Amino acid sequence: MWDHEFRNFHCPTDHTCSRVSLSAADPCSYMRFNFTDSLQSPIGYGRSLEKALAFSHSSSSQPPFSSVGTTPNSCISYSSTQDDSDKSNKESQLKELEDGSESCKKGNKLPNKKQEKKHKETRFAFMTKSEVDLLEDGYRWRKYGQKAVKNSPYPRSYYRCTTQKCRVKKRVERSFQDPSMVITTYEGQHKHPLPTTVKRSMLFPSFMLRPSPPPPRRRHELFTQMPGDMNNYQAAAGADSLMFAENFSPFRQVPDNGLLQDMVPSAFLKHEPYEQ
DNA sequence: CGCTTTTGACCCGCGC
DNA sequence: GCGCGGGTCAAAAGCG
Repeated sequence: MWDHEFRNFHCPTDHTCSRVSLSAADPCSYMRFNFTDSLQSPIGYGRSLEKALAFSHSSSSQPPFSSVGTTPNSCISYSSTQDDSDKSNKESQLKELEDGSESCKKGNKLPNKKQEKKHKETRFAFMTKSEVDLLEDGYRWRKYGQKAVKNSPYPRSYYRCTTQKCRVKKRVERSFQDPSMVITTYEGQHKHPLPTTVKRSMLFPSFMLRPSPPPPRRRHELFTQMPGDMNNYQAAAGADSLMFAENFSPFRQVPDNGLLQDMVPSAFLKHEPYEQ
């Protein structure tokens, strides 16, 4: 039901080493994070699994990096269920990831158009406790579709960034397990500045920064967490859950740098999507 | 009038 | 091949 796109790795014995998030959608791409810096600030992007793993191994720690995809230490994570079939799915997916970097090098034989279509953009998903579905993130979105979600009474809405030539998309749906939670999935990265008409006061988490916040017109509680099975999440979370809720916001706060960084997962502020 | 939203149709990938 | 589900298109309607 929930197709999370990243598998996260970290070294369990060395919390200072970097962590990589590998995209399942695009096996050639990954994001790299400082472990201590959470997922708020990717420190690099890449297009090769070997390179990603090389980065993640840069602290040369043992034992080898382990998947932390189902821990709450990430807003970006793997799927909600952890049954055996799912596990084997993940194993085969990991295999695909490994194969993927190879196939990316080789390139496939699809015609360009199909190739384009097949290539998925980097995705970033998170949950937010909110009364409204569409969170103000500073960008302008146009709705282009809505679909009923299987096994959920809540529809999924599809939005596209209205900026010309920007192909960033956004999916918004309400969790049927917890209807107060809104699941937002961004796909792609903005390569343009925020629309200048956007007022800081309109933007979603800005009230969080004020010393004495007036009640926002639209109330969003900044409570992001791993999408997926909440019980699983909480079980895995243990004492870390609070830290996750507080620190693992996908929104980055850079007070002296204006609007955008307040609002948008930093992954989307990267103007050059991948390092070569 | 221009932009956005709605919504049914269509396309595509995947599993059986 | 067929059915299903997810994602997108595009015409019509709505709105300021």
